[in-house]
Amino acid sequence: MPPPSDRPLNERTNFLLSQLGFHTAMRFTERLAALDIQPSHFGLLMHLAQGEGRSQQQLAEALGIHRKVMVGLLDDLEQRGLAERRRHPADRRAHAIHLTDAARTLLPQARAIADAEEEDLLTGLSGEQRRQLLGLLQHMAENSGNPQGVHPGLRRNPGSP
Amino acid sequence: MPPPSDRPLNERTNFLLSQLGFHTAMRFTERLAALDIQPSHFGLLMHLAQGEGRSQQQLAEALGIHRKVMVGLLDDLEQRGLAERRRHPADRRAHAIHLTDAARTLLPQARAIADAEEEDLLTGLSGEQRRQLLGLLQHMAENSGNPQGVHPGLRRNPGSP
DNA sequence: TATTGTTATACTCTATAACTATA
DNA sequence: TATAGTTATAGAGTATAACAATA
Repeated sequence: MPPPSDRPLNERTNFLLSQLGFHTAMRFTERLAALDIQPSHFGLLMHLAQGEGRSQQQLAEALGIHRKVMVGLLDDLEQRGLAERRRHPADRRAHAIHLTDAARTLLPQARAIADAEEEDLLTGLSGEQRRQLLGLLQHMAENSGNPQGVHPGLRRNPGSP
Repeated sequence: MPPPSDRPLNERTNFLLSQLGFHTAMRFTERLAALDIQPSHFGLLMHLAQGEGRSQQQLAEALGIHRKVMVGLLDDLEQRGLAERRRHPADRRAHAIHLTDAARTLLPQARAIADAEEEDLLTGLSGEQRRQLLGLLQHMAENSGNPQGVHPGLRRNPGSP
């Protein structure tokens, strides 16, 4: 077994990923505040834009969170007039979640903020370097065991029954 | 101004960085638990290994945290027999922080855990790809405004007087 | 009996303020 | 008056447990 390396933190890929990941998430959060939403709301809106009418349970599973957390997220979105809980056509226990027109207006603005954040992060890198980086990160993400688009920071309850 | 892109999350560099950064930090935390320390303790031990005898205030500034947080970190390390608060030779208000022999034994084990975590993250990437990735991340880290080796997750108090 | 959504409670982490002993 | 270290307190966020309505 080789001896452990004594590289400084800024020469460790794992540290740099954690540092940069936290940095960009924090800055994205600050920028999204202008729209009065948070990254978790953005992720949920993005998901709803791909298909409305799903139950809270289905949405919670897609985002990798506990259904109790989904209650709070939807409370927030409903309060801001961005989502609606409608009657589920097939299951009277469940709600069918839909976007509002306000959400369809807001979503492009939120996407533009995400684009701007990414652009700031990639400043100084060539198009070729950006493609390389994206490919390497995608490779690692697939290898990590996290489902596509599921952020472990919104984590599922460990002992979910 | 171009329209905002509607790429999915796993095609956004900023999302992938946040996802992978959180993932590796979480897994590193779990692995370090075998040594009964956390990543913030690891960072502090790494820093102390580069030079002992500094004051808590100096250490707090180097790690980018508030001095009040340093109190808790050093309480933890002292309780585990990994650090000592000695009398500061020049300032009777301050402490001079030193590592113990136990810490010098533990630090290589912690480094080995960091190495193992990095190796798992980079599985499947060639040596050339690893060098490319490291260089790209270092470029972005320098561009981000975060001082070298300072993790924004251990963040300084916003309104520090 | 199991599932959907919800609420109440406790627990942990962080932030604000103030205190002491020195300088 | 300012600084090093510390403590007390309150607030935000998260986990545990239990609940009513429906399948």
